Amino acid sequence: MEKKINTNIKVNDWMETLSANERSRMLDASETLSYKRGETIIKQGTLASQILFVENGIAKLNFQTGDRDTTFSFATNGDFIGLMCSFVKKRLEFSAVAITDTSVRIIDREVFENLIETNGKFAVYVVKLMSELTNGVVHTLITLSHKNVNGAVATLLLTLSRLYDSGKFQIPFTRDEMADALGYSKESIINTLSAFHQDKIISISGRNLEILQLPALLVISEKG
Amino acid sequence: MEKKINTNIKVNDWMETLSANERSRMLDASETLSYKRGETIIKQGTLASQILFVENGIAKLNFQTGDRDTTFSFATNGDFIGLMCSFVKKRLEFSAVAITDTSVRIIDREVFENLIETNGKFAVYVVKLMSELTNGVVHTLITLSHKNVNGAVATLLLTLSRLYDSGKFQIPFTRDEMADALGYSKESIINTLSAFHQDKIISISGRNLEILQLPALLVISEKG
DNA sequence: TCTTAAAAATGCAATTTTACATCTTTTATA
DNA sequence: TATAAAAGATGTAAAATTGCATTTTTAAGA
Repeated sequence: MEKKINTNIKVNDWMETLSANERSRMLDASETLSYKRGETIIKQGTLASQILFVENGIAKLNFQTGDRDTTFSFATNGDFIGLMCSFVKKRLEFSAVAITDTSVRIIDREVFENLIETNGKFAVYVVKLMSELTNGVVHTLITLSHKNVNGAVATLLLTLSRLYDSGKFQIPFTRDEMADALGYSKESIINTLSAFHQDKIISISGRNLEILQLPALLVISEKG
Repeated sequence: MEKKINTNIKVNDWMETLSANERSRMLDASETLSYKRGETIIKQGTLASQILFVENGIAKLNFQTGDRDTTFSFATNGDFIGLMCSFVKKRLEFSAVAITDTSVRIIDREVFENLIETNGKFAVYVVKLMSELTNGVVHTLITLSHKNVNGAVATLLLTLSRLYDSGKFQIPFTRDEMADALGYSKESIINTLSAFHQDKIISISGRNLEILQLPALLVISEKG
C-alpha cells in the first residue's frame, strides 16, 4: 500500500517532508477503510479526531445548515478531505460522503498534529496547502453566487466531469441535492437540465449524463 | 506598543506560544502602519509576502472576480487579516481595505513562516486558527447563498453592527458594493433598505444607518 | 417480480429579482 | 461656492426563479 502511495505524485509532495521514521509513525496511526458509493465517510457533529486522505475515489464535502446539506467542495485521489476545516476546536462542521467507491486513509489527528508540532517543514507544507484549499473554496462559492441557474449548473457539471475525468458519468446528486449545493430550487435545476438536454448540449436520463457540447457548456459556465 | 498588544486578550492568545526572543524577532520584522478609512491595505495580485494583523480598526476582505469586488470577510482588533488565505504560492488572491481608520501590524512572511517552521506550538496554533477562520467563511458564504435579498441585507447589517459594536454606524459600502458582496443587483439592495426604512426597522439616510428594531432584523436575517 | 415510495418531469401562476430610464442627492474638487 | 461626477432613489416592464399541483419514471425492498 505504501508503495502505491509513493507512485502518486500528489502524495509524494507532502510525504517528502516527512522522514522515513515519521512516515511510518503516521501510517501506524492510520488505517485504510473502503466506502461504497453513497456511504458517509465522516459526519458533521462528530469529534474532529481524524484526518482523512483519499487514496482512491471521490468524496464530496457537505456543510449542514438547518435542514439543508450543501456540497461545497470535493476531494479526489491524493487529496486530504476538508483539511482546511479539520482542525476546529471540538466537533467537525462538515460531512464527507463517498460519491464513487472510495478508499480513505484515516489518520489519528493527535499524531498528525504532533507531526505539525515537531516537523517544521511539514507544518509549513500543511499551512500552505490549507491556504490554497481555502482560496479555492472561497473562489468557487463567490463565483457561484454571481451566476444564474444555467451558469451554476454548467459549472457543477464541468466540475464533476473533471473529477470523474470523463464526459460521461453518473451525477452523484439528486436534483434536490444539486439545488441545495447551488442555492436554487429543485424545479430550476430540473428545468435547466431539461433545457440543456433539448439544446443537445448534454444528454441526460435520470442520473446518467453525457456532455455532448463541451465548448457550449464552457461558455454557459463562464457567461451565465 | 508592545505593552498595548499584551493587554488585548485575543492577541495574548497567539503571542503566548512565542518565546520572548521569538516575539521580538517577529516584531523586529514588522512595522505598524496606519490607514485611513477607505484606504487599501493590500491589493489582490501583489506578492503574498506579508502577514497582516489588525491592532486597531476594521478591515474588509475582498475577492476580485472579473470586474466585481466581493467582500467575503472582515477583520477587526486582534485579528489577522485573511490569514487563511495568506500562504498561497505566489500572489495574493484577496484585497484588504480599511473600513474604519485602522492600524495594521505588517509582518514579514518569511519570518512568520520561519516561526511556524521552528516553533511547533505556534504552528499548531496557526493551523487551528486557519481552520476556524475557513469554517466561518464557508458557513457565511453558504448561508448567504440560501437567503433572499431581505435576509442577506439584514445579515450584513447585523454583521456590521457587531463589528462596530453599535446599532448606529456608517455603512462602509456603496449600495453597489453591497450588491456585489451579497450577489444581488444594486436596485434590489436599495429597495430592500428603503423597505426596511419605511417599516421603521432601520433608519437610513445615505450611509448613516441606525438599527431601530433589532429583534425584527434578527428574524428577517434568520428566516429570509 | 410486484409493490411502493422516492425522485424526476412538466405546466402554470405567483413572486422575486433584474434591468433600464430618469431624477434627486451627495460628494469631491477646482 | 460652483460644478461635475458619483451615488442613491424610484417606477415600471421584463426576466428569472419559485412554489404548487399533477403525472411519469425510477429505484428499493418485500
